[in-house]
Amino acid sequence: MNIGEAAKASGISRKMIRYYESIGLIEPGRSVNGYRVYGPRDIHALQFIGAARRLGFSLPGTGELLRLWQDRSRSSADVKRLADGHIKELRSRAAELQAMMDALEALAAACRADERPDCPIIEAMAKQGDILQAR
Amino acid sequence: MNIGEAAKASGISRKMIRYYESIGLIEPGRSVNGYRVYGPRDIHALQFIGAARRLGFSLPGTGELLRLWQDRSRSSADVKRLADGHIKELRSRAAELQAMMDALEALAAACRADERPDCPIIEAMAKQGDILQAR
DNA sequence: GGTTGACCTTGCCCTAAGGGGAAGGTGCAC
DNA sequence: GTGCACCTTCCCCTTAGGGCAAGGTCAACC
Repeated sequence: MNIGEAAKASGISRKMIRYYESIGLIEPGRSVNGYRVYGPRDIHALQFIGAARRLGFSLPGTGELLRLWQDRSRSSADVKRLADGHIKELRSRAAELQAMMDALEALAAACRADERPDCPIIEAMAKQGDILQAR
Repeated sequence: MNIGEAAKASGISRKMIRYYESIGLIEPGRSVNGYRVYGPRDIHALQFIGAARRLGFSLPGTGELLRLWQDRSRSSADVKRLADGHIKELRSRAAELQAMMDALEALAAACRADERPDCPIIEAMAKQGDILQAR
């Protein structure tokens, strides 16, 4: 299987397949002409990487998961530690977004949205009031 | 006011102040020796930029807000349109995070987290089951 | 045998929002 | 006159990719 077929089979672009190789996530073989060659295990690994990425894991995190997946002597506790750390990270990012939304929605709700220039949104940003202050 | 003082006064790093200038957000004067010179209006603009960034606006979005802020003939409707668009964007990002968290938390909850290798988290990623499927 | 088209290779530049640091100029106090 | 703090521009690094260009390879068709 060449890289084009591997891309179709795994749903990962050729570019990213080469990139994942360059950072050490996968190690396809090479045929005599220099083309990369992918076997079923490589395709499965690429699909695994795709799943980890869709769950928001970073590439280093994905690499750790991949290593654990391929490690028959892994403990599920290690996997859960990784997952819990990532959940924590996701929660922190969600909280940040929520704080932004709360602030902005409050301001937007107070805006009359007419042809006049007066607007609490832009005034709050100019005045550096309460919620918008640097931490 | 030189860039160092402007950085302290605005809470924006020297590096970012120069960057904001390079993308056209601000336009400080220059003294005879070539040093950038910042007046109170520049400082205020930098603080405004900081507030917009803390609300999660992109730099292009921040630029539009800045332009509206400085435009006395703006309409609050324009400001609200910008804010509403950004709120929508934030909501979409939050929903993505939430989907990841829901999937991962369900898997993590089913993981025994002991010394054995069996783990629903890693198995789900390997099997490409339900939630983890490519869209 | 020659050509065409699809595939492959490496290498480079671009993205957003910065951080870090080098090399060299300037200003001021001692 | 020297040392230090500040300023200037320029370059490289980050994440997770996208895009393009020059050149090699392979199979089919004429």
